Amino acid sequence: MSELAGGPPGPRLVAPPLVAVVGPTGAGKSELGLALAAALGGEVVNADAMALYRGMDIGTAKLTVAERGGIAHHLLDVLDVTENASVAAYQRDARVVVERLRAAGRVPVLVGGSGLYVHAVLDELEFPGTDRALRAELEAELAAHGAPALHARLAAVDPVAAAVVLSSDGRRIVRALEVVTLTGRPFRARLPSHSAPRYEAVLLGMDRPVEELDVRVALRVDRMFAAGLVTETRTLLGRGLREGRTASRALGYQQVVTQLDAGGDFAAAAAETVAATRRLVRRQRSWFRRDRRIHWLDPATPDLVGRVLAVMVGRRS
RNA sequence: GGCCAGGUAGCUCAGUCGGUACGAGCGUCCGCCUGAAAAGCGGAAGGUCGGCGGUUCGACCCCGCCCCUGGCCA
Repeated sequence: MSELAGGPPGPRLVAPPLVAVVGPTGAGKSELGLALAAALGGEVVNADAMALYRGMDIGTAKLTVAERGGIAHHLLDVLDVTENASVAAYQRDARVVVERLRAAGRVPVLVGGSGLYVHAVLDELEFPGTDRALRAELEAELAAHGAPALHARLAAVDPVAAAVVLSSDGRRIVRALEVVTLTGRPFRARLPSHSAPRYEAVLLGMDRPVEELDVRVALRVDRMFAAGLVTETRTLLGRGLREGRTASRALGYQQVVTQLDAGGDFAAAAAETVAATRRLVRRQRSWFRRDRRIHWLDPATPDLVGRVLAVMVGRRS
């Protein structure tokens, strides 16, 4: 990595202010992120919603401390299973970490598959506040009268948002009403474009043909169960996994809990985890697909890290 | 070998007193996505209704034969 020193002759590597490694589950993000952090003198910042949880190790395929090879990882294990994750909270925390790293001259390497989380760090997204009581009220109303009824209310107070949010999407309607009532201003129902990254970040996408991803997912889930996912889930149940609105949805854990209640058919739990993960992979791919800033890479490329560094050189800030 | 049930979308199954398949869920593909995002929501593409023959103006639905699947009896 002599280029890192910035020697005069030859292409000069200007380390970008931030690197993000994104893509679907099982494509190989963690490995690339680790290698890049090592090569650039950086540290990894997690951008995966479920990896935020303490104790969710096997099911989230978290790198073990040993596997991290001395590279610092941030925003892993910061939530109890009973706490709810939220983009807004994640954004605050992640920005703090990113700023701190940059101030210390280290390159933050954001690694994760939660598209909205990545977006929230990289771009100018602002999340208006929330209110527990109001939220509960709206949710009760949603349950009682259905999404279309709430949508009609939204149409009255915020026609623009109502035109964008489908009348069947209860979740978004509730949030829109919450924002309007709380702020008195319209709800931004449209995500801002990906055109102006806040940090001039370099976005790298790891992807493979879906058939290949499907095979990897199946293998990975098998390994998770073999590695003790059921035991891990039991431990988390002891810590209140059921009460966690977000954590209880984590793939693998969710299916194990269901089977623990239904009679313990863990082969079925595994099969369902595979199916759910495949769905996730497809959603993740379609989410990242439209971000034109992403440099897509084939994980099978020989000397992947070298190629990536070349991309950065070519970038020439 | 006999009897019974069944063979309709990739899968599991609805459905038609004979008149263009009303299909559904899941899957697949595509899209949306601002405090649950490993969440939530939407759209589209898929079927010569097991095969052959017959009855009929017309059959996926009736008749015959055949093939296949499951169960029961020998």
